[in-house]
Amino acid sequence: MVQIPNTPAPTSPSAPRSVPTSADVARLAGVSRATVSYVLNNTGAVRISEPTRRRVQRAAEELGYVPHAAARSLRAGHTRMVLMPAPPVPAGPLYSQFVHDFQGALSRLDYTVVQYGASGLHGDEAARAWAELRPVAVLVPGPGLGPQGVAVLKRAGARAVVTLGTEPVDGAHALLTDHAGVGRGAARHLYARGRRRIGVVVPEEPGLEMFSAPRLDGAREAVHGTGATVSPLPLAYTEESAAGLAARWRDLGLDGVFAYNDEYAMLLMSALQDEGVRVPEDAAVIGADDLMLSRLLRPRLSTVRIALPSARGLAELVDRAVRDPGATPESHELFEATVVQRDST
Amino acid sequence: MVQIPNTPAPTSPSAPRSVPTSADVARLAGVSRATVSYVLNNTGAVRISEPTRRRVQRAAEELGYVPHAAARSLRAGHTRMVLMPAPPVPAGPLYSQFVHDFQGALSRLDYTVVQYGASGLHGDEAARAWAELRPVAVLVPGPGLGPQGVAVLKRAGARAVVTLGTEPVDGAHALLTDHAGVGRGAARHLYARGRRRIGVVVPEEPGLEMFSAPRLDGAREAVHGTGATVSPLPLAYTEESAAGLAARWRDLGLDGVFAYNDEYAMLLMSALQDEGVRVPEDAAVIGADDLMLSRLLRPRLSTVRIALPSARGLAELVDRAVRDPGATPESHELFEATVVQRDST
DNA sequence: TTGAAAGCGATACCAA
DNA sequence: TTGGTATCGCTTTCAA
Repeated sequence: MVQIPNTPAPTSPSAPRSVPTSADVARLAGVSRATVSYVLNNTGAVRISEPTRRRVQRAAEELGYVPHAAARSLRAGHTRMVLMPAPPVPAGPLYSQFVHDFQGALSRLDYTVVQYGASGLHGDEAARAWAELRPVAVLVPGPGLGPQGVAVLKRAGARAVVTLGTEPVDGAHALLTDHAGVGRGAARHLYARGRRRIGVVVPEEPGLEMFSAPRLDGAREAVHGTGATVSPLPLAYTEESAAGLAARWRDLGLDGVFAYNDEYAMLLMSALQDEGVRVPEDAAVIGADDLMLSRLLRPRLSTVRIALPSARGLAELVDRAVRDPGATPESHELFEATVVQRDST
Repeated sequence: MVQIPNTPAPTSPSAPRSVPTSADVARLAGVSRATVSYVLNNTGAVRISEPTRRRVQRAAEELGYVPHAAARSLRAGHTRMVLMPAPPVPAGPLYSQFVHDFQGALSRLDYTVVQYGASGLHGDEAARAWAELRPVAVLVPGPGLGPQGVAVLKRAGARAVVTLGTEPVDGAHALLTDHAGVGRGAARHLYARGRRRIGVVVPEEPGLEMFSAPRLDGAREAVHGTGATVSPLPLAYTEESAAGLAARWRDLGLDGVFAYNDEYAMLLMSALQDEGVRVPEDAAVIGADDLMLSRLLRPRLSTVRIALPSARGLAELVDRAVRDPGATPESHELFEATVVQRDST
């Protein structure tokens, strides 16, 4: 039977022609697909004559040939993709910065970072969805990945699984975000400043519990056994909610507050001032994250600075884990939380 | 010659066994790969007996089988991936929110959004890198994609290319971010409030020119021919830089300033107040983005609110473009910029 | 220096 | 109802 080449019928110029493959390039250049591959990948072990090389390159150029990543990685049996599932809440400034730097650092190590946005999947189902992409490494923010999920990813060829959260997960490397330490530092500081009835703002926005709960716990822990009290203060990120809280302030009888982070602190401090509550005399306020705004507020906002290690170091950690997948999972403290005292406490 | 099945040598339990394939599942279940595919994809046209079905599912479960996305999409000839190149600067709050919502909306339409972080690539080289993934749609923030790049993506099978920027690109749908309109609105407002010598903050941070330049141009345009002046004010996002600018303030002889956005406005306003410059009497200040902080500052900060259309609508736009790739590219205003007057102007 | 061909993993057509 | 097999695009070994 005569093979009829799979040439698509000529189409109108506007209609998308079928995507050119290396076979098309080979045909146009009058060489084999192998030669095309050699030329375009600059294969060292094989020498291609200069004229042939040029013919291939011209043909590829002319067709607008772009290799097919899926085909390539299927053949290669591995990828250089580092997968980061997108977090369930819009990224804050600290996280945005972290992802940006981390991406840059991994790019320099020749990895491709991909943030994968699949809402609506949970637990192991999510892990399976990530595993389908066969990433060489996975960096998972927050909880939601259990030992099961880690196993799924590893079976699917992930050579490094790194979690970003308050506690390690079996089988995975861990970057530990010590939110409890943030709360502890804040409460300790308030205590040291003579405050004994401490409020802790707990955002009502869904998805933030993963941060706010350990911060609250840390604060509780810090004053445990001292006689000082810690009361959770639910607060939505709206002026109304803050005004409501400020209106109840004197009844609450609190003399210090850890406001979850600098943004909630700004919100609360503003409402307190409108209510005539003096900061820090009547209420000491401390935030967290050490954003620029904490330095700009009046009174200047005390805060808990969260110092992240260099993105480069973290990228190298991932790289090491990829190169030596057998190694025992490491745990690293990602945060260094230090209190920065300004005028609000 | 007898084919020896490619069974890997038994390895120690800790060493990662090779990734199970559908062939492995078939072998364990004692059926063909075709049957495995039918069962796991719930193929409607083919009926599989209940016992077989269960055997296959048990086998898949036992092996921890996860299909290989690359192989699948290679075979299928298309993907449901919407690619968003990560922006060159860390995302701000507005953009983070936008991406988050957009991702959710597209997920509900059964697309997978992927933010692709490849720093260091430029122009058409970047477009080629994106094209390798054969996304069904690409949403490119900022400039840097020319008609060439659009063509590359389309030839690689992208059925929709959408740019997010100040002006449309040939061949692509455009979501127009009218930063000039933001600057225009701000300057017009200052003019209407009687200000005639207007400063416009231009951040010194690299990567922000794509926003700051059109905002400045818009401001210039707004007062063109009125006799009022517009002066660019370079400012880094540091207290020192702001203090320096504030120290020179009286010499500059300005009576109003559009501070690029709310965050720079806060920085500048704080420095001006430290310097004894009264806002708004001596200098009217207006920001942009209408962040929460603009309502919390004292004096309350006037700002230019940037209203984005619903993420759902945008997702549907992408979906439509995918379904009808032949359609003429549409241009949509992404912004609706409105001045919100508060106490700082 | 170049080409032929096997094979990566999954799917869908055609037969049985 | 199930199995054999061609195919997607690419890389690489082996032969020529």
